[in-house]
Amino acid sequence: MQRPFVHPAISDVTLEGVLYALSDPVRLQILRRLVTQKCPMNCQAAAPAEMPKSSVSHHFQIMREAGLIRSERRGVEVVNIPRCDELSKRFPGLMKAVLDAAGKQKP
Amino acid sequence: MQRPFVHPAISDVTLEGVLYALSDPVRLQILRRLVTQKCPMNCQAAAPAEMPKSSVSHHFQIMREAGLIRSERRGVEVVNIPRCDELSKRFPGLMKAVLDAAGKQKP
DNA sequence: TCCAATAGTTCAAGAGTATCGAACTATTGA
DNA sequence: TCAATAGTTCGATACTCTTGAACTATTGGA
Repeated sequence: MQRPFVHPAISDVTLEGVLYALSDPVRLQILRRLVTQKCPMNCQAAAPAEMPKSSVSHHFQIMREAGLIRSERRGVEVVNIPRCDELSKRFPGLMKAVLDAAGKQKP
Repeated sequence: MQRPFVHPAISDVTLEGVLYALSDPVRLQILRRLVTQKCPMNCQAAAPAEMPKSSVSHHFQIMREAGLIRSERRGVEVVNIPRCDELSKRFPGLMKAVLDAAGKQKP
């Protein structure tokens, strides 16, 4: 068995951690894909096509630890679900403002 | 004469840059102080008391280059003004959400 | 059942960035 | 003119990011 994923409780999620995780263009793009696609996506599908697997894995780890997403193993792949609902309760308006701004910058 | 400060046009300010600048606890705290104190503050006054001058200078440079603040020399000191109004037009709701969240985390 | 393919993780090295003491610059006031 | 003040710049150390290579876990097919 592989090491299970660690997800922080929403009460342990910090604003700084969330902002840091969102401050990378790749991670912001990944989150936007996860949010717009309603079905859960695996890591590869959500990441830029040409990016090395080790880099993709690293970015998902940061997003998980920041509390942005929840990851679950489904057979051979890992599916990822954004935690926007929880985050919206903890930091009202934040995710909407960031996603709107990202959408305006790169529609 | 010292090298003049460089401030990006608001249209050149990027979401990623803003989020990165805000993702450091020290810079977030500095911004909160600048926003809550209505009179412009110098760098030292806005930064944590025990922080080395070189670190303070570095953090202010990042905030300036990200477009978070505007700095002006006033005699021997530098006063700093947040660019919240401009930022609110460029990224609606973002600064309010971040400042509200920061205020809730550390009142 | 065994094996190859698939999806991610972990490790390690080089590149890039942060921190902070020390030296420096610019302005003010005595 | 000189000392004090407010920041900046430089350089060394420490930390973090990126990525190729090796590894693990699961699945589907021979």
